[in-house]
Amino acid sequence: MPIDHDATRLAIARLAARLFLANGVAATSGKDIAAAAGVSERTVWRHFRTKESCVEPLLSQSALRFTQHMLGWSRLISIEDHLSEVFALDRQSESDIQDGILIVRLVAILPKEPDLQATWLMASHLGERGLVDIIAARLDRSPDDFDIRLCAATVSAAMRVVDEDISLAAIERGEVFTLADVVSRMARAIRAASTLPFCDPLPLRKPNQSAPDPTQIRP
Amino acid sequence: MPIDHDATRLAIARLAARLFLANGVAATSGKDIAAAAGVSERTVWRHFRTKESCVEPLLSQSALRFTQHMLGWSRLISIEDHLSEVFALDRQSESDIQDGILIVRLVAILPKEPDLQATWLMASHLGERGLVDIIAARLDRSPDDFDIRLCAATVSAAMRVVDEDISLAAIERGEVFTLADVVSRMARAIRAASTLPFCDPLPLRKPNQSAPDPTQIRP
DNA sequence: CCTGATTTGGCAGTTACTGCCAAAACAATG
DNA sequence: CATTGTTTTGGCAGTAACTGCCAAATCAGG
Repeated sequence: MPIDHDATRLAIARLAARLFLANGVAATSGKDIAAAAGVSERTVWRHFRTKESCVEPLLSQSALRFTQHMLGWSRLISIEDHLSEVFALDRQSESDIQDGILIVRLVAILPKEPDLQATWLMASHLGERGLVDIIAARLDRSPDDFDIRLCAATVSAAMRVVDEDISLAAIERGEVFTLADVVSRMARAIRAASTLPFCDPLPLRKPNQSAPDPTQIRP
Repeated sequence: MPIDHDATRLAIARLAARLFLANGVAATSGKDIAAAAGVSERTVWRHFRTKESCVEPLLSQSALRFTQHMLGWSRLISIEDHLSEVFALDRQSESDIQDGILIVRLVAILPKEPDLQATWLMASHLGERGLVDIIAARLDRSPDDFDIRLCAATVSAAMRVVDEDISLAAIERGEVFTLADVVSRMARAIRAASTLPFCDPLPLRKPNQSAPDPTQIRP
């Protein structure tokens, strides 16, 4: 049976990421990762199918934390305000910040490490699945609804591109981004990518109360 | 040196797909694929990094054919008209149709074969890279432009979701789609997902001739 | 401390994949 | 056709990735 004790997985992922960054993916063996994490090789393979996927919990973490935060997204607040509030520096733990740096550095080497690309896309895809539920809840529609899944996919893709763009600019060209920069680019991309109007404040409605539905996809 | 004699790769991909569909991914070995394709196991590993990626040329084929066709997309024609014309049944070769069926069946088993998911996402990502150039060319902008890459990513994600949706409906629930259905859903999704107005006829412009630019992302 | 359930390690075994070299296939040239 | 050079392939040995199995360890609750 697949085990996913999240804490262990994340701990291994952090170590694996450091090894990948230091020595490259090819030069890092499963044995190395196991040794660095202080567990047996056997347990590494119990938690991960391939050595590249060892960093997956780390890569999906930003997306998952994002969806976590979005669950508490009040319907009265726009996405810009919510993002600013949630990503405020004083709300980030030290480990969150360290993880963020690791993620950015990993994303920046994707072009040179095509083996990690698949893991990165899988992580993004995981975030997409989480987004489906959030958007569905915010618009009072079913997560099975095609339009909802479409919107989640486009928004998720947009966030991926922003991540890639910012990471490359920061690592390769040494550009510096303030938190406000990042939030603003995120919000802008999400707005541009969203095929349904879920970014702006929505009226609070009781379940049975019907109102003109603004959530039809534009024809 | 990596070899990518496309014809061989595609031939292997077709055989691998049939084996995956018939026996499942886990029960199909590299040796099986090699035997079915009539080549040595060694050459299989020369063309593909993993056994799952053996089907990648097949999966990316629809996207790549799409981009091929889009290169000839006249600026005077809307996307609906172009898609209808390009996907007309009488323009598809027999092998195109067979490949299409294989692809649909593969996509339909993605939920049961998570190992193929990464390959599917990589194929979609390849299509995204192709779309960047097409959209850039159509809007007279650089492929490096962030807005262009964003648009390509959202459109590509939309096409992926449509593919997944149609494939599952067709295989699991036996729904039947006419070509017009598929084209209409594609065009609709692309329009909804596009963050830049590249779907409608654009004025033909000489390179140096400037005109009010409709391609700024909405703020 | 005992007991049952879950997690881990060790190790043998299988499968996926690589390096290396020689054979085969093909292309251009005399 | 013989030639040379180039590219693609196969065979095989070797390594690294990964699985199955069982026993040891860890842990939770009584």
